[in-house]
Amino acid sequence: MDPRYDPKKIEPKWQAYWESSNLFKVKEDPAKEKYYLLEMFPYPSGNIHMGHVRNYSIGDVVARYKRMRGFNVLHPMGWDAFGMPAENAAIANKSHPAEWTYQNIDAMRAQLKRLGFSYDWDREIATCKPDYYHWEQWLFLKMYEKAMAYRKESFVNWCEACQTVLANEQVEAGLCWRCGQQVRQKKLWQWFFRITDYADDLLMYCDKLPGWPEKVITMQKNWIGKSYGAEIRFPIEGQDEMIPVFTTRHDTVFGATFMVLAPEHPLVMQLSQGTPQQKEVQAFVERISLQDRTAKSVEDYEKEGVFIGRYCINPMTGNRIPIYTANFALMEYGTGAVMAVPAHDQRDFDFAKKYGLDIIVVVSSAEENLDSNTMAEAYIGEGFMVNSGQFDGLNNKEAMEKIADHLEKNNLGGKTVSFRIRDWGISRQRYWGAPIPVIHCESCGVVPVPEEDLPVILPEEVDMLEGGKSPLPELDDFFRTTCPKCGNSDAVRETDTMDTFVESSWYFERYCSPKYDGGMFDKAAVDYWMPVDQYIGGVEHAILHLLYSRYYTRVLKDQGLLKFKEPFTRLLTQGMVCKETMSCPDHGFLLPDEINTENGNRLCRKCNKPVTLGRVEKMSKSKKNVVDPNILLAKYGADTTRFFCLFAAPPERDLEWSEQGVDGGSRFLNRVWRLAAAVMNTIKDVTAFDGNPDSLDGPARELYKKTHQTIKKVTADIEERFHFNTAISAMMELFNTMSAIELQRDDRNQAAVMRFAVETLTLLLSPVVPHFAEEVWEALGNKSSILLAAWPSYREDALEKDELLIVIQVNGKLRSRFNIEVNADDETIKQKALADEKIQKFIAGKEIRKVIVVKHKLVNIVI
RNA sequence: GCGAGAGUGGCGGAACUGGUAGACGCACUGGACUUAGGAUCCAGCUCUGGCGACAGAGUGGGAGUUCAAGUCUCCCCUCUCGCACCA
Repeated sequence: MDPRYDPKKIEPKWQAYWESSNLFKVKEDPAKEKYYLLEMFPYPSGNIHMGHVRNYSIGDVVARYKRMRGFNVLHPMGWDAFGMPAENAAIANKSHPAEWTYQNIDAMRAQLKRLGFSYDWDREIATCKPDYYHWEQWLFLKMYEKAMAYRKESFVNWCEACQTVLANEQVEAGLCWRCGQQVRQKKLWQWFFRITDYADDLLMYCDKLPGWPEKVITMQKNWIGKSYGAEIRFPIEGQDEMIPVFTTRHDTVFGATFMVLAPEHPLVMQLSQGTPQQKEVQAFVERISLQDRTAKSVEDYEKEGVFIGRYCINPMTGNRIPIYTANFALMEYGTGAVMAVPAHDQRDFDFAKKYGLDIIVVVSSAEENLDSNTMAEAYIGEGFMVNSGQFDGLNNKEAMEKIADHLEKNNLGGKTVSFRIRDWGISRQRYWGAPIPVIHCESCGVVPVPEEDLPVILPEEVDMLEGGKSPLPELDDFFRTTCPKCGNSDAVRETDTMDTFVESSWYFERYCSPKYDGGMFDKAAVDYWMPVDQYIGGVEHAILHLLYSRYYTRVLKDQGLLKFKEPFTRLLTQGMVCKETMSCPDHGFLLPDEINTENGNRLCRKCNKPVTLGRVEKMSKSKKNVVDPNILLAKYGADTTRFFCLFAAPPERDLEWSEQGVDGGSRFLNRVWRLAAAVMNTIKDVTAFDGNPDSLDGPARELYKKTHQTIKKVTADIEERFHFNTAISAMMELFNTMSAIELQRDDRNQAAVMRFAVETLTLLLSPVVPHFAEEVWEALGNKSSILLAAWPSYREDALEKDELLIVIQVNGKLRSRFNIEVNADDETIKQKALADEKIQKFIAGKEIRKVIVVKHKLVNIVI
């Protein structure tokens, strides 16, 4: 064994071996228990970043560990290859998105291989290939048949810079999530998936996902946003029409003194027509449509509205109440109309005060006397009913039930539920995506592409247009076609492409049979592998990707293709990789090599001004606090890089990057290596000790027990909670015990125990630092890969301690401690504690009121 | 505002169902080996007082339950994340 640890030499060696030996290739094997471990596949942006390294290092440990535990482990990797950045890059470099994408895939695949991850590369997929999206288009047709996919004209978030529609989820604080430009509203014909059909089911199953983090479940529940309330219909004065509203406070309906419609509500223009208010309303609606909806915080977003010139009737009181349109009413929620009860809703209260509208108290508080003239804010608490006709005096909770009944009986409305979630808009006015397989015909309308004509291939011979506008409508070969129904040659193809979240909603099923050409996937393979046992990825996908995948899985199940509803049994959301930022007052954020260090002071290389150390934040290019994995790989190698990612923090928590921490990891591996090299000659031809510890004594006995204790600890840390940081700590402790032993050449037991310890430590380390472990394993004389070795098991009889350490407290304070043999009884321990010299000092002359003995742990003397 | 989570040495982080607070690592300090060391090895390392044995304080702050609280209960403060006019 080489006395020096040289990752540059051993890492390529084992990577080549793994590749040629096909050890990571798996197939369905009913005799073995399967384990499907999946990490979120990356977007091929050009380079692997530290977030990927962390994500995939965590996954690789689990995959390798489960493999050693005898599972048939599916551990695939692929590329989420459609999407806008490819187009933007192609426009910038005057190339093609496909070219850019495939180059990036090649580069990133090489990086992943360089990190030594145990993927079955035969299953690699790229979602931009026709053999992948072919089946997505096929499912689209099935969804269209069932009206699960449909088209409607709707307001969409439009990003002028990207020339595309964004899903609500892709708008962050009013800005485009990709480019940061302001988003505005535009009306377009769009394709949608009817996810709202499954809103209840998706919500209900949130409570049937015990392997998911509570946080993600909560976020999904909030996103679905089910609320219980009532619909109430308000007749419009002088017309037959009614305005339905959704409310969760139908107990307050008697206090509804005005009506508010969303500015986009069709009745706004319709009703104001011909009234003196018409012009003002029109101007208001136009102004609001340009207003940036979400950029500002709620507090400084002023509530404003206008009277639309018409009234409706409060169905309970018969009162005539004015109809307003206001910027705080949302067309997308409920019915787009709100019954305003200023006495019991803060928003309505503010609005009423501003426009001088009536305030009527209908729920009276038990504690304070509410007066509509003097109240300073809305009363939203519980109470008893007043000013509410036959419901007066009732508790408002009861009134809620009774009023709902009343509404139902009189055909004025009734109980209902409302969801926040809206249908999934999948249309993108972009080129680099999977074409939506329909044709528009003058006479037949929307005609689905016949199944046998699939896939509708995205033409790759195109010139990208400046600004990101899709070239598809200008591409006659693609665009112009004949109608499959009537043969009309004036038909045109749909040029919208699908949201890339559609591709990522089923890629995990495709991995089960990635080359299958008879459908989306081979049913037998999916039945064997799915669902995913453990999914690992970033929290940023807590809602969108995960919710869409859950939905899509339900669609596939209803299509008869799957037997289950939930694709991911367990989910781990790993924390972000963070690092402190550094900046110069003149030159902004700085990279480490833009800084000079002079006797401890950091100075900007450009202007020599002192550098400010900023807070620890998520690594990002714009803040220049990134670490390039390639540099780490070159300097330390893959094993050290992986090691640090796992050791620095538990996976669910943010990881703070520390160059010194990486050094520490590297040092530890070097120490283990040197120890192994130093003892190798002595232990090489020895058989590892594996008997009862009673035949051992001294340091050998201690080491033997420590080794078994470590196996137990490491196994539990990985198995139960993926806490690799504490698992590694335990391995370090074992190492410290090992290195404290001075090996005697002639002590055969000692050599056998050392052999056992070295073997065990190597096995325990192998999922974390696989190249390192393979090399040591080979040096130990093993002929086959450590991948084929079994995970070590511990013996109960080797876990027991030889002596117990008993601590003595006086009044709960630690005062002394002593060792005693394991089978000492409580009374003996108690007597020994009382007799303790130090304890005597504390208890002398005092009355002992109580002595508590905690078995094998402590004695507390109460005086 | 609502919801979730977290506050432990100089730092990252340990501590099972209440039972030795600070495992393990980093940084730092001293020493050894050395032409040299940013390599390696040994020792120390929560704070305060003391040469010392030792004593006192200590897990964001304040109360409480208990023989015993980082851990349980209540109140408060701070931070992070998510949602944010959802009727």
